[in-house]
Amino acid sequence: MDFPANNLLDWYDTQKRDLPWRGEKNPYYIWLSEVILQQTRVEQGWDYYVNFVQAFPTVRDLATAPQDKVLRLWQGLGYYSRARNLQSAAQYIEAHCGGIFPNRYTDLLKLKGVGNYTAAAVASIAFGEAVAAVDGNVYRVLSRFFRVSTAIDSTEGKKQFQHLADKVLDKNRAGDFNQAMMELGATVCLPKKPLCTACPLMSACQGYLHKDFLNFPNKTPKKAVKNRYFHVFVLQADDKIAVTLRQNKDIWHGLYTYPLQELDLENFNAPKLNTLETHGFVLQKTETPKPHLLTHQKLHFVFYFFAGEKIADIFDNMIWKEQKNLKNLPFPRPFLPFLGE
DNA sequence: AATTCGGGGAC
DNA sequence: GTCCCAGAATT
Repeated sequence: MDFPANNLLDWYDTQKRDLPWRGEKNPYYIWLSEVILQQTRVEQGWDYYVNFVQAFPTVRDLATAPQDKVLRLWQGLGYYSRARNLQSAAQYIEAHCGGIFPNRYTDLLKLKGVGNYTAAAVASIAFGEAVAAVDGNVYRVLSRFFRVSTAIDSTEGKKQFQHLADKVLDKNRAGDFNQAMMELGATVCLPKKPLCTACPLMSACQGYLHKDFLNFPNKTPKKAVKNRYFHVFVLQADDKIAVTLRQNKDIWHGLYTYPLQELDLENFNAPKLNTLETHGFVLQKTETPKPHLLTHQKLHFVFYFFAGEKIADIFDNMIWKEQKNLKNLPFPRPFLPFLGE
């Protein structure tokens, strides 16, 4: 399987969009455009690029500007650490590179906010270095063309697609080739409705020939958020509080929590507490607090408070700890203040 | 390996 | 609502 790089470049030469940074060779301007366009659509970044070039015509202008002026120009674009890293890198170039923009991939990588993609883009477009710039567009084009199923957000996938992109790269026109791949992904090889009949790679695209291009690219499946429901018992005897040690293979493993019982949704909303009530202790039920969000779990709680000297007698397997030693309970912080009551 | 950082457009 | 965008830094 060989990649028709010439078809792609011919298409790019005649069909490429006219963008503010097209044909630009100044590495500073290329870098500026690439950082602005990180996770950002061309239409959204367009005016920001124009404004930045006008406000800071040179690296030194950017390096010496007051930070709030930089951030103000960035306002509304999002990912604001990009703006801070941008100026930090400009100051680094002034202080440690004699004001000369780094001209190799490995040196560009040293700049804050410049990762694999941006270093490759600047090195290839401004200096003609033969390194493939792999962004979201390139993942899509390559995975469809070669029908590569490896997840693009996995460590293996990133390595594999970088190798593949470097292999198909036209080393005589590295900058144009990288831009052509991205241009194709942005205007033809679209995520939902690719315009295959207008694609210069159509006749050799494996995804098109197998009619399964929409199965690519592949991503690691993201786990669904699971709802879990707990009754939480705050048992207080004298100045001691009952806790239990969490077992492994679940949240808070190895940590102490209040005794709690996990229920399904139905029982969570209609609790049965006959056993506890017959012992004559006063039960105080809180309102259901706001759910606590973990990475892939949403935890719902109802808290019950008991107090009484003999309460320790009716519970087994509890560890009683001094109340003052319970500052590090692995519970949602908003609930901890109840401990002091 | 998983998470965070953002605003916006397409569907 | 979901997905994606010319990704990188942090944990």
